[in-house]
Amino acid sequence: MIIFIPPATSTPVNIMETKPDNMIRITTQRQIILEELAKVKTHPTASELYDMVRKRLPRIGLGTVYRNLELMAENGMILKLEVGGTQKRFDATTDTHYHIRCSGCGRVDDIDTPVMDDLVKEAAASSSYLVQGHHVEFTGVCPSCQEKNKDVTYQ
Amino acid sequence: MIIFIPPATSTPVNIMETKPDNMIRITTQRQIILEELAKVKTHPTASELYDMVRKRLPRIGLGTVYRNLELMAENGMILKLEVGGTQKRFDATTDTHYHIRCSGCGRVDDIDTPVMDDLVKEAAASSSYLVQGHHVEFTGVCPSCQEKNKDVTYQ
DNA sequence: CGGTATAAAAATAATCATTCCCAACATCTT
DNA sequence: AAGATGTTGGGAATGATTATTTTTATACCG
Ligand SMILES: [Mn+2]
Ligand SMILES: [Mn+2]
Ligand SMILES: [Zn+2]
Ligand SMILES: [Zn+2]
Repeated sequence: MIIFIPPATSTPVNIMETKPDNMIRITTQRQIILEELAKVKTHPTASELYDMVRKRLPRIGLGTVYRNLELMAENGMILKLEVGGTQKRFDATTDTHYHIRCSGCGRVDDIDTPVMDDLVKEAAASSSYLVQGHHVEFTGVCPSCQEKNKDVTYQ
Repeated sequence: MIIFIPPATSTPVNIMETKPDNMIRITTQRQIILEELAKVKTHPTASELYDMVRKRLPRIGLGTVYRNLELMAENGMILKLEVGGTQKRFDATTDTHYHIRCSGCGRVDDIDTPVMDDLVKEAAASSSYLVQGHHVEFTGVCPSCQEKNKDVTYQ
């Protein structure tokens, strides 16, 4: 069973070239990558997702995971989080929301403070950029890392 | 001439072990890396900085640049920006401020909207993390990339 | 349906940023 | 001055990501 979904045209789009036929095919691999990503709230990295997906598709390649995460992010199906740390992370929740990253272990969680959409307008007013979006990243110490380091005082 | 500067104790600090003698030595290399970084507002990457520094210190190694940028960031002398894109960027301005990254060329500029310090309190209230800080990153298209792509419509 | 064109996957190689390692050199301590 | 300690340069190693090539799956058309 193959489903097509229309592209959620994000970033730059040349109006003259917008073909009506650029749809993404939902292959087994894409389906399962998406399902596994949607299952968790942990914002996994590509290789974490690879491990999750391999339990259901043992023969999938890491390159396939990378390629499709990239593709799905371009199509607005998922979010590619370019947060601190060495690896990119992915998020099946595409509504704008903010994140916090643990400075101890790198774990990333959602922060449920209200989104400030008018920040973009403010930024646009104060710069010569064409402002497209924004995101807020908090840093802190996750509960588990606090527990591990009771002797350490954070300031 | 060697100058010592005291460490701007940032992140985790064990009060019991805070030695009074952990100072960073300002070697020629460190001095020049810092000077070159302070000269620009472009938030250069390590290798861009390497190229700048090499004009004054032709024999310096790329590893030295990485090592010292890391060290100076740990000591709060500079900022290590973990923004989107493939490379880390550095900033001699250590006061909290926000940035915008061009989705076309990766360039990073300052955004001069007021810093919202109370965001950290809000985040702390709504999560079990010990919240330490925050930063806001806007994305957009820089003037030069707008010029280059007049035919493209951004939305 | 069968045959061909096209898209995607798997396997593997290549690239890029960053870190690690170590021998040589510099600075500090006494 | 001599030993201890810190720093550098150069190069190798690592880790994440991307590119390339071959194979497999799906679509398209008669
Ligand atoms: Mn999220
Ligand atoms: Mn800045
Ligand atoms: Zn943690
Ligand atoms: Zn640009």
